[in-house]
Amino acid sequence: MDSTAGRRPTVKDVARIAGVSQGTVSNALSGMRGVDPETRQRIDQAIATLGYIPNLAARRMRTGRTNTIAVMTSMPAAVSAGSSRLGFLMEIAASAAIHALDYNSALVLVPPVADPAVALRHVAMDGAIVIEPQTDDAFLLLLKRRGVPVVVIGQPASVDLPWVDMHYYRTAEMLLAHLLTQGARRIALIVGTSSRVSHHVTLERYESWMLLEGIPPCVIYVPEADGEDGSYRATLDLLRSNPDIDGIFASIDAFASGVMRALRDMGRAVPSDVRVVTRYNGLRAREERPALTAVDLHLDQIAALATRLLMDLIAGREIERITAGPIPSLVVRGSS
Amino acid sequence: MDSTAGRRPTVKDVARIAGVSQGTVSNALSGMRGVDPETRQRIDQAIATLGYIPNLAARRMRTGRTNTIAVMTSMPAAVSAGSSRLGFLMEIAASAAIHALDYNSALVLVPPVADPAVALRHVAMDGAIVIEPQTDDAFLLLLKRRGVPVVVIGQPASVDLPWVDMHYYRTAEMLLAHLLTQGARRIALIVGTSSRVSHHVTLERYESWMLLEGIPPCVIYVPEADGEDGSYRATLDLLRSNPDIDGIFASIDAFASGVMRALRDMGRAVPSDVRVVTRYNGLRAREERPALTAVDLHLDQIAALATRLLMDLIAGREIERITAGPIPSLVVRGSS
DNA sequence: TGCCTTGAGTAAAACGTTTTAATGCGCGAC
DNA sequence: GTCGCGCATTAAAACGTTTTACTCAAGGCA
Repeated sequence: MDSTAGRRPTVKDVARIAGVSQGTVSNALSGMRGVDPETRQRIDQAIATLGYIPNLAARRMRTGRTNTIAVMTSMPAAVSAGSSRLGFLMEIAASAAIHALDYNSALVLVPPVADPAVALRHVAMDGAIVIEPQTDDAFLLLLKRRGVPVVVIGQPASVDLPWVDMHYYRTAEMLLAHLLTQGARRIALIVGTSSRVSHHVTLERYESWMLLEGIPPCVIYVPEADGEDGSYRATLDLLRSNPDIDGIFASIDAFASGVMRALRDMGRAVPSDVRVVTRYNGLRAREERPALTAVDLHLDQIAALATRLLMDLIAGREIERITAGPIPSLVVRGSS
Repeated sequence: MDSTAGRRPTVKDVARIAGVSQGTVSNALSGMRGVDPETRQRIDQAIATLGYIPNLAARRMRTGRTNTIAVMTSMPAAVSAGSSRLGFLMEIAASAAIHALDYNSALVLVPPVADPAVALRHVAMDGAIVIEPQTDDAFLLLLKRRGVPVVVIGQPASVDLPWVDMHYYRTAEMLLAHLLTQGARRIALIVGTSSRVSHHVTLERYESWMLLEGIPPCVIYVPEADGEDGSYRATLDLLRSNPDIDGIFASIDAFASGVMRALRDMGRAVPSDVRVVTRYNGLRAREERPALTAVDLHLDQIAALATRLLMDLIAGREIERITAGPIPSLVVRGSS
């Protein structure tokens, strides 16, 4: 009668077969302490014959480490998931998952849902990457309460956390410069209502530049949660009240989709009547006809950077509070 | 002197403050057994004052449940991740992550890397969704060894596992019918070399139909790992040896990108000289110029279905071995 | 009244690992 | 010869939950 019948083999079984103690097996497994080569071989042998697989839950409970990081954003699904549910979040997640492997970690994908507490209830993690948090971001508050190390992609508004700079200012500048170069004179900015640094910086750069150019600024605020439709309606209103608009800067790609639809419905040609640019070079920017001029933020590199920083933070190494991400590059397309 | 100083509060602390035993706190938390309303309130009170957060690792160790599912595919990154790293895998992952929440579960994203054993080393899961496995799929073998419940998206080749039917046959039929309707007569099929049911079925339908139409079949095999470049070279060869080709069915979107590049380089116009279609309606299909006719596989619905099935399986409920996914729909674009 | 059931509660065991403190042993230095 | 040291090893503790087996009191029923 095999005493391991039915059960999955444990360290205890391995120890018994190899004729050593549990502790020695553990040492052989982790390599933390010296084990005699001959002993180690016996242990490896036992592991192979038993088909032993470590119980990760027990290991995690004992060590307190989960070898897991999480990626999340409080951007509402209407804009962060968007058409085909792909976008910003997923692009970063894909890259982070690959790079997390280099640090023996798995990545859990926290979907953008209404209640962050629900989303995090069953997520155990050593650290988290939070994308473009808003002021008093629910995810950041929860993570802080739990004491989870965090690296932010984009600039956090209120809290003091390490972050990867996505060059909001420069991005806005590139897009505005491009619109002006292409001949746009009456440029409108469509921006989300939530309090995010990306919005503030974009808005600030827009307003200061318009002032400089002597162009009356025209800013439209749309709640992120209203997504494409909200932007559609706002653009219709905009064009009725300001028919001379000849350039539109949509700060979120879902908004850009609404803008394009509104322009089509109003019979405005793009780019001849109105030039349109947006920030995130995602599915929507590419699929739109004409395709949208946008900015390649190099999210894969940003995610790789954020992952590395987070791992350093978790390991207790000192990291800079601000890390510059790759310089974004303009992708000029038919819409401008 | 507070005895909870430094430590994070545990069930023991909560029990002490509330004046009950650990077991009662656990019962109140899980709702598994009756707890007097008045007692429950005292416990809730204690939890609030202490800021108690359950230790998930301990819970998992005790219950054996991780409240986590994983999504993975053995498709090489060259084709599964593709341009911008988005695509098939991520589209399914995004949807599965959201639906997993309905079952109090988190989703871990297992990236497509060379060594599946490495990718899974630190992943604890109650079940897994495996996308389009190949014959003797490394992920499936590992999962089987671990005894992890699995639901397959697409048809598994060798093993007997529950799966969600993506209608390979019908998909191939739709694309072929479309090419023929559009006037293509010499149709070539570009397919991966790995042994996957999707390839076999597509190939089978292609050959039988070509036989029926009296068209000599022309199949090109490209290793998935060679991705777009491999397809590019294969297409150049194809067009040199078979200059009368007027239709190309690329079974993988990365291959379609290579096809389009080759056609451009050879000076063939799309769609007038050659019509091109592909299967997965991802970023590549949409970004290509002209955009590619493709098939909307409704991956979000498929992922939702697979998630539900997996949860049923984990819960020990009986599930069908085969579940029909949504019927794919043709998305006609400029390339045909 | 006596017996059985039910419901709330408790003390202790159990989950499988890593870590700690202790042990024994061989070996070089004194 | 003995002391001290380093090294491999061990037995037992510890991690924080859930579950088990048990107690006790209250209440229904014959």
